[in-house]
Amino acid sequence: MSPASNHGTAAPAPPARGRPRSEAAERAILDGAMKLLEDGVPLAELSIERIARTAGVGKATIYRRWSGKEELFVDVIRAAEPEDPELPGTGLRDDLVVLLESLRQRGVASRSSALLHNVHAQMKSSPKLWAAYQANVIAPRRRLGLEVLRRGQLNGELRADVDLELANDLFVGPMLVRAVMRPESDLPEGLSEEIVDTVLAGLRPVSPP
Amino acid sequence: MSPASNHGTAAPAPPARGRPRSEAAERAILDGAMKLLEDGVPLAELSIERIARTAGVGKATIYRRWSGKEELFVDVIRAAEPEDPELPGTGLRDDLVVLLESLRQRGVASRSSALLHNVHAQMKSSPKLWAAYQANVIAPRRRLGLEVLRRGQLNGELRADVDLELANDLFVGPMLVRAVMRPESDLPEGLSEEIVDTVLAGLRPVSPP
Amino acid sequence: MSPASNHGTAAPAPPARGRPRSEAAERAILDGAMKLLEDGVPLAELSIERIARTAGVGKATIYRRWSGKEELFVDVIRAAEPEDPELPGTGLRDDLVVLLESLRQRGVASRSSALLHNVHAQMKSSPKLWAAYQANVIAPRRRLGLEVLRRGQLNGELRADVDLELANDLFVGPMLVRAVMRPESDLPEGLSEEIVDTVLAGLRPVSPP
Amino acid sequence: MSPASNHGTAAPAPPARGRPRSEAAERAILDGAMKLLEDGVPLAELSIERIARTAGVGKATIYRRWSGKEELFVDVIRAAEPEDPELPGTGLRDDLVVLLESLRQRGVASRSSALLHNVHAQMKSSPKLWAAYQANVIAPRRRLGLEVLRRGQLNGELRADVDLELANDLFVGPMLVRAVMRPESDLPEGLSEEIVDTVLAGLRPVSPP
DNA sequence: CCTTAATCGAGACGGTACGTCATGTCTTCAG
DNA sequence: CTGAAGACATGACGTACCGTCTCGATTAAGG
Repeated sequence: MSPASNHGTAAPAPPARGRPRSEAAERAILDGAMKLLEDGVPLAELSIERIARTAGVGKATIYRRWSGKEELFVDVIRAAEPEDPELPGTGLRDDLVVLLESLRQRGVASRSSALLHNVHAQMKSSPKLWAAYQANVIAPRRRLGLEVLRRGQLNGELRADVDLELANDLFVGPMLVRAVMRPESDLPEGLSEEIVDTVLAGLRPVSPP
Repeated sequence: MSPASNHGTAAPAPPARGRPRSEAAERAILDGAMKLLEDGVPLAELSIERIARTAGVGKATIYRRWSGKEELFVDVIRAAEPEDPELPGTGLRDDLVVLLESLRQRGVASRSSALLHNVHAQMKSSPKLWAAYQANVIAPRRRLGLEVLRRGQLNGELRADVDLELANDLFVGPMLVRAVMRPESDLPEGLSEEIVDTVLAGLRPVSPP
Repeated sequence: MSPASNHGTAAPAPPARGRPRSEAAERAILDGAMKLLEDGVPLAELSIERIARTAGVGKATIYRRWSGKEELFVDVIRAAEPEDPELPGTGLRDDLVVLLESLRQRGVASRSSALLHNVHAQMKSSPKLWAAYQANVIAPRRRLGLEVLRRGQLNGELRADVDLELANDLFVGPMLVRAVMRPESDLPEGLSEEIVDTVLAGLRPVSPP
Repeated sequence: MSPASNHGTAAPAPPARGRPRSEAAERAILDGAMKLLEDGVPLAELSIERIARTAGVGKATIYRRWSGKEELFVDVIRAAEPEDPELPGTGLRDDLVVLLESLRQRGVASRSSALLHNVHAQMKSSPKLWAAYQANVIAPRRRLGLEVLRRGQLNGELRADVDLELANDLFVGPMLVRAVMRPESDLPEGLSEEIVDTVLAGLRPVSPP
């Protein structure tokens, strides 16, 4: 993230001289950007100039907080992201289902919410924006998944010889492909359970003839 | 498609007066755009102006053929797609490995990888582009995969109770997720075999008899 | 003058490719700037942005011709400057009177014309603008004066031992001081003749007692 | 003068509560502005922001004392003016030479020269500034010159039929033109004498008897 | 001694203009 | 009629100042 922004990093708070930054302005900026996206403005047309006008704010007030369009969008996205799911902890299968269900919900939401729709659409056009999204949103979820799998392996609920990174992709990949890369596919209820159970069981027939 | 472009539509060839359009210019434009993408230029910075400069061509020469960045991009994709892989037909596992290996190769090659990334990037914001990619690239591969799985199910190499669409995502998803959504992950040799074998076998520990 | 501008310099005319610059746009810019000055807008508030709006022209169209505010103003000023006076050539005194009369007229005009008033006012705030004005307006007049004095010296109408540069300042200085540096002083008809005759005759009493 | 400033107006001193204004800050501001002018910064680039930075002072501290750049500048001028020259009183020629020498010195000194230039620059656009300079600097010198000339006329050192105002301009004009309007010209030693002697003697050739 | 109040440096605030760049359209000359 | 070249109006970019404001910290004089 840019040095102009300390959103998310717990800075040790320097002596704080001069007039403090207005929280109202900050909210106005994020809300304004959000509103424009919800009104269907494509991300490509979301200029800093326009956000400033909408928020009733000077451009410098934006640049003081974010070093560019991309850095701002990271925070807009973060504000729109759902919380990390809470794991039940009642076993590998249950935890995996909850994780995948969270992904599925986001996929469902991004079809109804113009905001998520728009944001996810253009995100990969910018390496910087994509990298920030990776670090701030994707990576934590990924760590959560790996942690669940590690516990499952220790408990004997998962084969000991399998690579955890690969295993994570095996569960998450099918859902992401449907949710993010194939927007025309539906995401029916029960899909999470189906994926988890099928991957755990494997696709080979049970009784070899 | 725009009326300015007759790529793909078999126009009945109007009388054709005056100087004919230069095929050299057309190739220069497509190659120039491709080169920029390969060089890592983010799609957002790929201006018509820049493509024209790179190709040594007037801007009007581009607008005469395509009505905008999107339409041009559809043709760039068409020109850069690799052939469908040939299946060995020696069994479910081998066919799946060949299919995934084809995906992996594409992710490894910088040319296809850049395309893949950028197509995914623009996908949702450009229905036209997405539809073209869908029809020309995704759909044939998908049909191929489903066909392989259907044969495997008939042969008893695949569980009979599994949904083929789901099964396809189970194999393809992990590879695509690595190739497209996590570009920092490597795609080592042997990954295709590993995915296929693990998905077929499942992740549950072998029950100790 | 800026390389972006060839106003006044007789360029050898390169092959001239691409669309030629619009004379209409050029006139609109100069007229727009002139109009704003005449309407009493101070030079300091005469932004390029505002001129472009007034002239109905893009900013780039201005920057294509002039490299900045100052270069543009040089041409605006030139357009408002009176022509070089025509010398009668009937003798030193007559020529000098005509030269000074031209200065006087300009001084009178700059009190009635808001344009000249404004332009001359702020000109010296900018070294570049002032230098350009020196080179394009002042210097030619100065050369004219020196030429007149040189001829007078050859004809025996002027003392042979006097430095021509100094002599020029002796005639021009008093008028410029009144016209430009002391705006509250009046510039009555007959002043030119009075200055020329007095400087020629000297201030010492005729018959020393 | 602005109500924000009480420089020069003998205010009846209100009860004066709170922290008194810092004289150190005031000096720092005036010195900073002076320093920037001496360093050749064009008046147009002399922003309040920059003066505050140079002086190590908050912007508000400046605006508390002066209502704008103009008002500040009036005080800068007052602080930088040299003393009136002392006249020898040994005759018209000597007094005139001393007066002109004082002007020449001012043009040579970078400090006064920078001021002179910039005052002239802003003169017409700022009636307030001009009036202040007029009253504080020009008028006394002018009165001095006229007084010298009046005495010379009474003594018979100057033609009786010449207008004193005109005579004053005849001596002062050439020097001011060189110092203010043609800064590239040098002001060599001996120039004052040369001007005085030449104007007194006139430029007409001595009539060959 | 302890308020009270105006000052200080610092810097954020909503604005306006800067000079550059890309947009898609147009207008020229050359083939 | 097409080629390239490039001018056109438009509008966003990120920076610099504008003049105002709001902070915590000084610095007197008056209670």
